[in-house]
Amino acid sequence: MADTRPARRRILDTAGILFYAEGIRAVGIDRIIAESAVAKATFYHHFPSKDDLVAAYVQERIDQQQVAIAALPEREPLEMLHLIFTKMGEIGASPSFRGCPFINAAAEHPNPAHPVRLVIDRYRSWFHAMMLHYLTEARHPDPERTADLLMILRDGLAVGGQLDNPAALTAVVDVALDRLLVGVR
Amino acid sequence: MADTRPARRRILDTAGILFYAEGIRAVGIDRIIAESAVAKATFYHHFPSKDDLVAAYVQERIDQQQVAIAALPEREPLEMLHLIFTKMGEIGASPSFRGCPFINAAAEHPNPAHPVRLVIDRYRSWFHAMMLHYLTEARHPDPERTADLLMILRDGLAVGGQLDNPAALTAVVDVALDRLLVGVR
DNA sequence: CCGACACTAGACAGACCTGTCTGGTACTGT
DNA sequence: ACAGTACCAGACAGGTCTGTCTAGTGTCGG
Repeated sequence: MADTRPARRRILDTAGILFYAEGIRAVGIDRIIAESAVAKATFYHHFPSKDDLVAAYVQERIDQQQVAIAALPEREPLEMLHLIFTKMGEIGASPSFRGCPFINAAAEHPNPAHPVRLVIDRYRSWFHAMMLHYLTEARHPDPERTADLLMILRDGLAVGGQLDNPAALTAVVDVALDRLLVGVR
Repeated sequence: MADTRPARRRILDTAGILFYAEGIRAVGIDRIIAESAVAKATFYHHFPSKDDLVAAYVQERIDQQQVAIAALPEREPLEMLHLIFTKMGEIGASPSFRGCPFINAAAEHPNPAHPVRLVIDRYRSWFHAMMLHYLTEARHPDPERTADLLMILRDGLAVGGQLDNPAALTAVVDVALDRLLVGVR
């Protein structure tokens, strides 16, 4: 019955669930320690401060998303964009969805120079570059500005999935993408 | 030199600044009391709990936005949409912009049944209805879905203004709107 | 067999949190 | 003149927060 995952893994798993579901400031270290069945000294051995854990939590979500995207089947560039955004719509419509973890984390960390914000910045640069890559490969006539628009679509889908009727979102993902890619296809 | 604004007004003004700039959980009652130069009993007389203050804060932001939109000059429906979104782009690019207060507040209140979330829901319904209204007036061929898209644009602009280079946003607002309104104009 | 290392259990400090309560002042309308 | 109301000052309670510290256990490579 003993949990055999190493302590650091248990901490990150617990933090991943609690931070996402309840918010970062709302979840105290004591609770993470209790629910991951770890000694306090062990926790502070792996993460010298709560901020370090938060940064690791955000980074892990980034890794997961990058792995998921790398696992998509290889298709034509425009098809890839459709795959990515359709997937996003599905995730946004799933019942466990509580918004984009990066947008939510940023809302709790207003200082743009905070380590957590820097991690988020890197993620956003990566995502934007990916959009630009597919658009350029597809010989889109206006790849830079269109990449900006797809970034807006990404954020809008994430927020809408959290605050509006998520089912309605999946219905408009394709339309949104087609209209923003106007002229191509 | 005495501050002549009534206590409730001072509290709301202080809370408006601090909650928006630093986050809701990050700002304690004691600090709001100190900075608005109010006695603790007075505070709890006007706002029985912090949640009540938070709800009033969000509601006040809504009121301000609705007043600002009502103050726009009257134009053709499509022109109105351009006015609204251009204004949003400008606000998002201003240096004091720290993201959409509603999206940020929602990130700190994950429970959709929380009073603050209900206030936000009302705001979003109002905004969506306004989009639908202008689209219908403009005889857009697909007003419902397009209103959903404009909601996505709204959220995407707000998040982008907070997390990306805000100047870049103003440059794409018009393009975004034109592409999402495809077919009209 | 031993030293290094990851880990456990939990007390403790000091700050900060929300909310209550007491007691007193000043202005306002009647 | 008097009641009501709005306000001020600040102590207090009880909880939670992050982070430190002591002291001991189990395991594993060499």
